[in-house]
Amino acid sequence: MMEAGVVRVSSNEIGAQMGLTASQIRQDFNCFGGFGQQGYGYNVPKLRDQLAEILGMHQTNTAVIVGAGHFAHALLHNFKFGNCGVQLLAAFDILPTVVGTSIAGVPIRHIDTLEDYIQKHEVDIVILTLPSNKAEEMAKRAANAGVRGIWNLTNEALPPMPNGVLTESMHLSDSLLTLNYYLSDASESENTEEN
Amino acid sequence: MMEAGVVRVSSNEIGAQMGLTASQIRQDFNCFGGFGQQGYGYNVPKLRDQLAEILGMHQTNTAVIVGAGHFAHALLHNFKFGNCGVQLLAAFDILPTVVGTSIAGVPIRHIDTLEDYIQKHEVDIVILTLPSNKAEEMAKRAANAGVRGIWNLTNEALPPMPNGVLTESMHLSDSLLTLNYYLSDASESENTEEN
DNA sequence: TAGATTGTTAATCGATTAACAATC
DNA sequence: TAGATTGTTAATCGATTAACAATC
Repeated sequence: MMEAGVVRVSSNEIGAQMGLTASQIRQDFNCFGGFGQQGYGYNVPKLRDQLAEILGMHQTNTAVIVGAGHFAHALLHNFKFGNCGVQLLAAFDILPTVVGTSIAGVPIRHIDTLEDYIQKHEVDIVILTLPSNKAEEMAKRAANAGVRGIWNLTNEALPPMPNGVLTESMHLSDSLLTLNYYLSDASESENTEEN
Repeated sequence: MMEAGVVRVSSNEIGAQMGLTASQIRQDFNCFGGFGQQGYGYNVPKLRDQLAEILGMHQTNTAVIVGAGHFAHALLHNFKFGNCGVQLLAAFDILPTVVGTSIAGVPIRHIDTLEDYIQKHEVDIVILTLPSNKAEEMAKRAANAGVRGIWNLTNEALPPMPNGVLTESMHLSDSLLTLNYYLSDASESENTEEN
């Protein structure tokens, strides 16, 4: 909306755009504070700024990526880490042919140096883009080395991590299976809403 | 569990592994039918098979991918479409340098031929891995050409599609921001009761 | 049979929606 | 002031948890 130059919006309009009720918009915002003004609605730039603050888009967490394969390439070339409050420092891999090279300006280091690097640079987040069967092992190594969070992009579920390290997983297969389910006969008796 | 050779499991054990109550496991399964046996629990291979059936892992939906960039490379090289009940037929792009080549055996065609291809091959699903600002346009073109579902992997939200075409979106930025939020101060006061 | 564990109903809890007074 | 729309409380709804009879 900001890009479109919209300055003012009501909970009703936001709800309509998102497929939610106006009540829900107001209730949810008010979990974090009163961002609006009676009789007016919400000021778009101000609202965006406050939400950005809550989501931590302004802070900077440092991150490294483990597994410098195709997925890592895709992220390093296209994903706007800066917009998510994340600064990407380095990538790690085991292949001698890629170690020492760089992707989109990010250097690739050998996986054996992971722990040292995490400690020396106080890395906050480890991003997992490696083969699923190595995900748990690497997550634990990173957690023990002192990261605060793990962004798991493999299709493997991770067990709880030591030291209260947080895990956020994103399973492509879950998402595709969800679509598949709604396209299948199995869901036919359900309603016809889409998200 | 199947890979580990486990044959029998109780709702209690499943719940413990997933961080849910046994009640929830049983309630949820029973939305789709009674898969267990009193006094025994659930037979792992049988349960897996029944869940696979419900999720449509056995059927085959055809799919094409729009945007043959790094993300498409990552998917075509590593993602097990077959395990999700999806058969990937082709990729589409606008760059003359990639049109006519192929990735992991999947041919890349020119985006102008998208509608024709969808109709001729009765494509079920379109996968969007293109720049965000083109996502909506391409989604609509695909929907109008007759696909049944759209798997949106861009960071752009899609409006409701024509013809009741379903949309399943996967936003990497949402996921990373979620992690960021839990790592930030903003979530620190979360569990504290106040006024 | 005795023990275990489901399927299912009832109780509890939390989240969404509706309503409206406050107020810009 | 009059109209609009929030913040917030109360009502409703749905989802989770607890309990237990059925039964393997």
